[in-house]
Amino acid sequence: MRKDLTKIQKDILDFLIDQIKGKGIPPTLAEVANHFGYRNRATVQQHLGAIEKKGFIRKNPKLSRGIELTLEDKFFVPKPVLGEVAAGNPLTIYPDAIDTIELPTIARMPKDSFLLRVKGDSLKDAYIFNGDIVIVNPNLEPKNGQIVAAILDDAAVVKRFYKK
Amino acid sequence: MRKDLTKIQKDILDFLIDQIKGKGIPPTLAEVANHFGYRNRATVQQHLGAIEKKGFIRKNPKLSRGIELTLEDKFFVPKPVLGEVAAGNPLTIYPDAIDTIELPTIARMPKDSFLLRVKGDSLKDAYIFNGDIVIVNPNLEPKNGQIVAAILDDAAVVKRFYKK
DNA sequence: TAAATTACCATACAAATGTATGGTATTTAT
DNA sequence: ATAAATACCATACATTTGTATGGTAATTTA
Repeated sequence: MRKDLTKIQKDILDFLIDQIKGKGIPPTLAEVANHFGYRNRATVQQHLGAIEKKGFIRKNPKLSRGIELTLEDKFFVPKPVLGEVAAGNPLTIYPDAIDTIELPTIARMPKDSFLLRVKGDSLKDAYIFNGDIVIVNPNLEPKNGQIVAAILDDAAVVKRFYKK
Repeated sequence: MRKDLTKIQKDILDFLIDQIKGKGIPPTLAEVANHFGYRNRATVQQHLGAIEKKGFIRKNPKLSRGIELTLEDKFFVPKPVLGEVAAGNPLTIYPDAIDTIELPTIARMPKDSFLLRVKGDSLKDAYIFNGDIVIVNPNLEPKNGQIVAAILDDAAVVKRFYKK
């Protein structure tokens, strides 16, 4: 039973995520305070305390910028479903999103990954069924036997990957 | 005419890269000093100064952990060439590297990227010629008109990417 | 051989940083 | 209606952090 964040706490967490994912390095209390117009670091200090208490971040004590994200199943982001993908023969990828769903975690949705809806059930032995949403993560080089999506021009297929 | 790093400077730079790329956040002077057993931050301070002078890093002054990497054409890493890729019809990807070349920059060679040697010259209008080495960066979602490598099972092709 | 670079040491200091403590006012639960 | 949580403020303080300065010894370069 997860405690929810208040609006302000959410805004601050968003800023933290923005800095950590975007700029690469977590902000200091002063930087957060400055961004939100607080005249005081202690205000941020307390917000971070609340956010940590609710389990969204972890603070590495005695470490400057020691804020870590704990986004396991706690954070939901809307992500566009880019198209449909066949588990056998190629299918079209649409120019615009055909759908949008709320997906848990930024952690498991790296920056460049995207979503496709599966058509057909030639991968049902791998528990991927017709209509399922697959997260395509181009950041990972496929290993033998892994299931990958190959995007070629405007078509896409999902298959097991085998190097010979 | 690039100045080379000394052994120790190289070790320190490696540590910086390791922390920044791996842990996500640049170390403080104290952390570097501690890692190398220096009893003093000033030692690190001077090494960083030298490394910066030689252009491998940039220091964001008045900012804790304000070390940025400047690995443009300054850093060379050996990378395996994984196979050959046709600019037209699919070609085989070999199980082991067919070659190894020294490639500049970690910056332009993200973690999961790999190399392929181009066969054929159907992309010569894009200045990609027979025998060229292409860096395949799966971290980037292709944009319309960009040249991409599509890896499907054990075959690969290089083409311009068009979403319809 | 003289000068520069390298590789460490030490001390000193201002600013940044995290944290503790206490206060006030408002909103939200019980 | 009372307690708890929220959302800010302020002051204070010990560390951390970056940086400046100066020193020594060994190595490299000119």
